[in-house]
Amino acid sequence: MPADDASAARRPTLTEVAALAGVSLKTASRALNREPNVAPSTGARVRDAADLLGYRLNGIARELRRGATSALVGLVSGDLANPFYSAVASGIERELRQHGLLLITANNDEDADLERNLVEAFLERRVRALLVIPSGNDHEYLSVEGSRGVPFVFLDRPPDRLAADCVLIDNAGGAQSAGEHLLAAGHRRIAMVADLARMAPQRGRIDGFVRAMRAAGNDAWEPYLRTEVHDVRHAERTVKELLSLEPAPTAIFTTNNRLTTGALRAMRGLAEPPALIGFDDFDLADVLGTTVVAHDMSAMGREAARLAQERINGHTGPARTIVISTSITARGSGERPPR
Amino acid sequence: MPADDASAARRPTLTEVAALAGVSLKTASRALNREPNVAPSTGARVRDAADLLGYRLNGIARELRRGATSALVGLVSGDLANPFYSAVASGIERELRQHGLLLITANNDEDADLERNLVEAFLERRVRALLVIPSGNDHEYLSVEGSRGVPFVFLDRPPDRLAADCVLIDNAGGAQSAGEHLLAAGHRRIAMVADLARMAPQRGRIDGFVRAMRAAGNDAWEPYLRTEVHDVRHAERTVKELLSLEPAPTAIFTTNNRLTTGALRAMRGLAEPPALIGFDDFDLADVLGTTVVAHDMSAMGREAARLAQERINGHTGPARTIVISTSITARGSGERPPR
DNA sequence: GTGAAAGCGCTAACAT
DNA sequence: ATGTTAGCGCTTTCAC
Repeated sequence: MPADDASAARRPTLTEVAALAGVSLKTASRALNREPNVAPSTGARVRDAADLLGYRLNGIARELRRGATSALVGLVSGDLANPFYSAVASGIERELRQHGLLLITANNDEDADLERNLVEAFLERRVRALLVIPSGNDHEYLSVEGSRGVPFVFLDRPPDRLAADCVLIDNAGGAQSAGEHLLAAGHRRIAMVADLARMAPQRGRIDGFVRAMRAAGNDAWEPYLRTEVHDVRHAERTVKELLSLEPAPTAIFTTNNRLTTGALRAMRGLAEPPALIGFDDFDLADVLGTTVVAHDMSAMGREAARLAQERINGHTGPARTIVISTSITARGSGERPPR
Repeated sequence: MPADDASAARRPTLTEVAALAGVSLKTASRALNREPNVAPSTGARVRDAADLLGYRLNGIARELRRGATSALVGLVSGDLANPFYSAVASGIERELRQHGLLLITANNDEDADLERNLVEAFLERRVRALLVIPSGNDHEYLSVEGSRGVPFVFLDRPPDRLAADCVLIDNAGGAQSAGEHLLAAGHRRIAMVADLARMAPQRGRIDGFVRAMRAAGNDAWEPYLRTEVHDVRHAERTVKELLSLEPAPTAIFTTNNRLTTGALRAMRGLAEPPALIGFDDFDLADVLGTTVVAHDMSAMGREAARLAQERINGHTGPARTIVISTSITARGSGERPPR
């Protein structure tokens, strides 16, 4: 660190800049903000003084004066190490940055209480909008906020007991397509490995899949339904167990990226692997030849940011829901016939 | 949105809470902050009033009064959609949250000017510390800040013309191991596909690899060196081109996760693929059987956050450098013999 | 145990 | 074109 002791203590304020430039506080403010009605020579003198002192605007003071609302947008989500969340976050950040807004992120660790604390912390910081990929189930505590002008947008899961904008994936539709895709390839004994059924997206995916089976008059899937599978290891074990059944399922549908990873691990090295379709696309799925229910995660973030943006700009009106469509990306694993 | 028009406009302030509770401003402040010297009954009355009004502390005002420094730590990095950056960000956030700090993230789009703008924006917001995974090469503009008490930590790439804490990967060591690993399997014609050579981590990886080759007296790699390969598509093309040479290389070393992805795409479906080692571990590398130079990205974030934390707590002293070690994770692709 | 006054650094409103 | 005054919402003296 350079030893610049003299200035180490405190940052210079606008008052000091003004004093050095020999002008009033307000003139200094005008000059640095490039407002009109400042003589060019005065402006230059002020800016020189600012540079000399190493002055930097105090955004906190500005924001307080301008109405105590920041240029920050909060995102509370699951762990960014999960590519689903990070892809969404990336889409959000990119959109916000276009509008001069910054993104604060916090991980709820899939804990409803922590989620609530983080939301409170963001609100204290006077975020302009709050984006939530919820973990908790009750969001009524947010209802006062919505009415106080902090817009919320929910992603991936609709808010509970609260009307608010949200961006969802067509979970039921995507899962139904997956089911139909496997049926069309001739499968009947189709296993579904799902995460916690209490989570809305999982519910939708389960329902969609079941709908496809019912419509085809197929009930051979029923012994192979597994829910409450929440991590990769558990998914791997579950798929191994499914494949050791007699008769074994000839196809597997996994309802999110973690579970698909587990299934791929379980199936590694199998001479005659079952067919597989996973919900959520992922890196290298093309190399692995894994058929997936794909959807645009980055667009999801972008749309959510856009909704927030519009509310920030004063848009009123009823809560809106945007549904991100899905499509089957066939890469081989979902097209394997029953053996 | 619930139609709660009356309160939609403005948030209640502490003054209003105090008025409703029939106490002075200061007493209200004490009560809500749970400071000593407040009669229990008074405290309860104030808190009731706060609940009734839907009061929420204005963190901006508090921060201004307390010294204009926020509870925010900034991270400027590449796109969070890249698992390397998101893993690091996740490690940082987790560590900061333990200490009541929040993470603001912004993507520099690998553009030095944008990076500088984002850094400025963060500093205006009075972040407590600034973490940078640099894209630009000149960081001298930050030197005034360092001396003004905003700690910086650089990740992955050392700062240029500036002494600051940083957390680096043992790039040269990891790449050298990769080279030795391939040599030990009997390879001589080893291709290296590298990213922009001007970036320090790439330089280190290139140097480490070359050192391994020199030490073994092997120069058969030289025709197969490719640098300035910056994205997946380019990597895929480059590897295809390498494999069509006569004689073709029998092994490939890719110097980051993007390039490894490209190589895997290029090698997809090959009956006799060359050996492959990639720098950076990745999801599903186990399923694909890809040997990698692994390192703990989450630990990298954690260490960086820790360094920042210590500086925030007043630690002074010379700039420190932490080096994250690497290790070869053998999964098959790097152990294939030359054909 | 409680309150009055001052002020953090800036910008808005109103002079001049 | 420039300056003066007030005040954002809170915490910090210092007094009672």
